[in-house]
Amino acid sequence: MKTIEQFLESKNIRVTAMRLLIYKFLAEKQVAVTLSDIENAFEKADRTTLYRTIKTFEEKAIVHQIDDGTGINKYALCEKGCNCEIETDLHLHFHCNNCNETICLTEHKIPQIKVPDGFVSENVNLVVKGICDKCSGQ
Amino acid sequence: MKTIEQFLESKNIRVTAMRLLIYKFLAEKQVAVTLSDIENAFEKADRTTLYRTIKTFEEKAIVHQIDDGTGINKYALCEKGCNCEIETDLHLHFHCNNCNETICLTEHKIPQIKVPDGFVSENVNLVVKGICDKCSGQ
DNA sequence: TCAATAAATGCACTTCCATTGCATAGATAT
DNA sequence: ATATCTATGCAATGGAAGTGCATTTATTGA
Repeated sequence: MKTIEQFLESKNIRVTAMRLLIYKFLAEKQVAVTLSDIENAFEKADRTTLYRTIKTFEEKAIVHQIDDGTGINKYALCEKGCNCEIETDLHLHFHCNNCNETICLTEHKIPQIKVPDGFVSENVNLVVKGICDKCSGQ
Repeated sequence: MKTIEQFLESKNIRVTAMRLLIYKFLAEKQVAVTLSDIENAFEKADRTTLYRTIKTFEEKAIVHQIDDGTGINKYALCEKGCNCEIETDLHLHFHCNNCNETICLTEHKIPQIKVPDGFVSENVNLVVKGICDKCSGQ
């Protein structure tokens, strides 16, 4: 069992207090978070630091960015089964129109999409919108 | 063969010079356009007018908004085979990473997506990214 | 036809999020 | 210990979406 420190180092990310905190915050969350979410969780820290930390995590492929159609970027840790460094990793995301939360459905792979002749598919973004399990049970 | 005027009236959209121009602009384009694209095409007109015209077209279901992951809303005329008033109309969009253009693949319907128990799917947004036919032929 | 009414347009402004430049603090290596 | 590189914080910018209000333009009805 790797420590977080070891994990970050293995990804060539320098370990700092801030980065550990942000990593733990993302790990606790079961949903994709916005930069503002992180900002609210760490009011002492500067927005820029949080922004750049996320970008670093993204570059090193331990976080992926999600565009769920709300117009605001969200981020989530890449879990096992999520290979974001591979461009063709294609799990889908679910956005709840009720609670506004977005979750990764890592185990749900996107089916093969056919495109017309001459078009080359490199990547697919698929967001399903509706009501999540928590909200539909209400 | 309906005139544009007749078409707009049939959709309960009042005909104005501006609206005709914007409609024609959209009709000429084979790709989804941003508000800025329209703005550049009609430098005399105010941004707000263009914005509200597009919103009107959207409400009346002759234009649909596309979120292609660039972070900028794009718009395209609803063609035959596009039934945007029906929430479950699910054609997909293709975004070219080279020329940055986004096109509707109206004839390509989105396959049925399975979501976990407890989740209710209301809508699906699917964007394929890659290289378009024009760019791949270069 | 003219007045009353409603809709469309234009201008100014606000808000929100993403992003960058630069100075400083902190860590690493020689 | 000092030079060097990275991370952090502050300030500012830019782009896009959206809103309030005044004015112009079109529509309706007397």
